[in-house]
Amino acid sequence: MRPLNPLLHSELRLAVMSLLVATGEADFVYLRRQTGATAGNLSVQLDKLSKAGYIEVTKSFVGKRTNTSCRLTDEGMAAFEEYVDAIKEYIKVKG
Amino acid sequence: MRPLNPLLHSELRLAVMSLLVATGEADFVYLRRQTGATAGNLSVQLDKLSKAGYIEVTKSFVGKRTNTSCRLTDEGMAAFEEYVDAIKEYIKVKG
DNA sequence: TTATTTGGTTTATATTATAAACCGATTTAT
DNA sequence: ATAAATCGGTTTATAATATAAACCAAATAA
Repeated sequence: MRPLNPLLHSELRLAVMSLLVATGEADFVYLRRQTGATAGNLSVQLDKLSKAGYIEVTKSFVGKRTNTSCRLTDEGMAAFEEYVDAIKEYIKVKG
Repeated sequence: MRPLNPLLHSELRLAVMSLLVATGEADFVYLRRQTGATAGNLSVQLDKLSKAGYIEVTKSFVGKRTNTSCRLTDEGMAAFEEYVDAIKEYIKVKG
């Protein structure tokens, strides 16, 4: 049984990646609402994904307010796909 | 997004459950070999699954040696199935 | 003006996973 | 027979992780 990438085998980080796979890009507030996570937790986990190179975080202004936007990188997409393949083995879903 | 049962969202425990779903019953040594886990880690995780009622652990003798056998319970099977359904949502596999 | 809310980050705490150390019994080697 | 190695585990210490609480600066509402 292949190991499960520990960076992705985390409920919140996996949820974020899943959302980003669907949308390509999403901002902090959207991710917070969809996941129901606390801001602190989300902030920490986005940082980890960012440091791993799985997402790219861009800070800007939207009107007068700061906006934190996250984009899935190619590396992130590849890691996600690999994780999906690996966990299928555990849950017995065919390739 | 549904929460992922934290008892099953653990690489080693999920591997054990996966093996037990396939075999119905398996002993400590077999689980250790298939998962590659250390004995200590496996022992701890089996205990958690057992306390949750997901598996039933039976100790006996096989020849002169002690043998620890694990059987999946109905509750364990149901929990596993629920976990599988939930994580499919994250990895975008159809029900 | 002074709350209150928004959009976050930092830091402290609780949980978890994991391996190291250990144990009694058994087998093997001398 | 006895010492050494192996087997089948358990207990316990440690490292890593997840999570929320506390905090902050800027914007908006009262």
